[in-house]
Amino acid sequence: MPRVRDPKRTRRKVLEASYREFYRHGFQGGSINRIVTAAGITKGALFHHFAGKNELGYAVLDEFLTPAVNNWWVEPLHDAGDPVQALRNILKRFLKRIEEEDPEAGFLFNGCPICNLAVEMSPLDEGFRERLGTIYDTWHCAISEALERGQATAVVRSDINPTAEASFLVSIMAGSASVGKVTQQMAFFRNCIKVAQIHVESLVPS
Amino acid sequence: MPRVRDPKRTRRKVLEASYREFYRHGFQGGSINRIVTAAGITKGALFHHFAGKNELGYAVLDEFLTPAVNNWWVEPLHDAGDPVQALRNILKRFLKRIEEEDPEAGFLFNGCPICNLAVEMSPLDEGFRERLGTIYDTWHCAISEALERGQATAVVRSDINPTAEASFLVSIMAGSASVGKVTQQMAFFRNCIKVAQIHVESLVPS
DNA sequence: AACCTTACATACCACGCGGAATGTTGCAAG
DNA sequence: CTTGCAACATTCCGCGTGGTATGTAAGGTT
Repeated sequence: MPRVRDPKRTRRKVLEASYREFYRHGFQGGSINRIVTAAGITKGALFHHFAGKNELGYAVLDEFLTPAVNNWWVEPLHDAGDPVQALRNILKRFLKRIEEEDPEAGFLFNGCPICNLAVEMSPLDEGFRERLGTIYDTWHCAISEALERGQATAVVRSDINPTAEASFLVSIMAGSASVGKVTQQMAFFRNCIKVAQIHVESLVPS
Repeated sequence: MPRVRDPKRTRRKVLEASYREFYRHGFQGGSINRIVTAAGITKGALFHHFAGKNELGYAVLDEFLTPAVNNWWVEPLHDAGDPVQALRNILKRFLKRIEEEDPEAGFLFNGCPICNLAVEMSPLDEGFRERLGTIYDTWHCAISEALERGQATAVVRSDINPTAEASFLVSIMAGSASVGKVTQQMAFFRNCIKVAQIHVESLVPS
C-alpha cells in the first residue's frame, strides 16, 4: 500500500492520464471524469492541483510536449557539429520509433499530439495558441540556426534558405502525421519521411 | 418574403452553417444549437433533413469538401497536358486565394477544413475516417497519376517516384495549414509553399 | 498535546448538449 | 373540397459535462 499523501505522485498521475485522454479524444472531447477514473483519483484531487480544464491542458503542453520536442529535436541539433547528420539521425530514429510503437496508441493511429492540439485549439484559446506557437518557434529555430551554423562551416550549401527549409521540415512532420492517421498506412508516412530525407541530402554542398 | 416551404434551400442553409460551425469549433466542439441559430431555422427542421450530428458532418464532407478538392486539384490535374505546369498553377492560385481571404474566417486562421476534421475525427469515428481517407486518396491519386502521365510523355523526370512525391505534396499542404494557423504568420505559410514550388520544379527533366 | 495547513474525498449543482416527441401548416394529388 | 404527407416549429428530456462546496484526515509546526 503506497503512501496516502503523495502530492508529486498524484499530480504526475493526473498529468499522464490527461495527456492520454487529450491525445485520444482531443481537448474539447476529453473528459475530466474519464481522467480521474483513469488516474485512480477523485475530482477533488484534480481540482486541488489544477485550477481548471484549460490549465490542465496548458500543463500537459508545458510539462510533457515541450520537453519532448526538446529531446527529439532541439538538443540533438544544438549538440551536433554537422546539422545534416543530426537531421539524418533524427529522422531515422523517429521512423524507427514509430514502427516499434503500439499501433493502437501510437503516432500512426493518433497522430502528433502537438499538431493535434494545435489544429484543435489554436483558433479557440489564446493560452493554447501562445504555448503551441512557442513550441513550434523553438523547434523551427533549432533547425534554422543549426543550418546557419552549417553554412558557416561549409557543411551546408550556402544558397539554401535556412528559414524556409526549417518551415518545410516542421510542416512535413506535422502534415505526414495528420494525413497518416487517416490513411492508417505506414507506407504513406514512410514515403513522406523518405522525400524529406532526400530533401535533407540536397542541403549538403556538391 | 421568400417561399415558406423550400426544402432544398433549407437543407443548403443548414449545411453552410454547419460547415462554418465545424470549421471554427471543430466537430465535437460544434454546437447544433448554434447551427440552427446561424441558419435561422429550428432544430426540428435540421433533424428532419439529417438523422443526427454525425450524418451532418458526413454531409459536409460529401457535399462541400469533396467537391472542393475536386475543383482545386483533381480536375485541373486531370485536364492538364503538363502536370508540372498544372501544379505550378494550382500552388500559385492557392497562395493568391489565401492572401485575399478574410483573415478572421480564412485558411490562415482556421487551417484546412479537411485536415482539421481529419485530425480530430479520424481516430474516433469510422464514418469520418473512411470519407476522409477517400478524399485524401482521390487527391493523392490525382497527383501521382498526373506525374506518371508526365513521365510517359517525358515532361517529368523518370527517376522520381510519383507516389512518394504525391504523398509529400499532400502532406505539405496539410502541414503548412496546421502550423500556419498557430504561428498566424503568412510568411511561414509562404515559405512552405515556396519550398514545395522549388521541389515541383525539380521534377522536370534537366 | 493543540493547531493549522495541505491533500485529498464526497456530494452536489447548473448548464448545455444531442435528440425525441409532438404539434402545426403549406401544398399537391385525387 | 378534402385528404395526406412532407416540411417544418415547439416543447421537452435525460445525460454528461466542468466546476464547487463541504467534509475529513494526514503530518509537520509550535
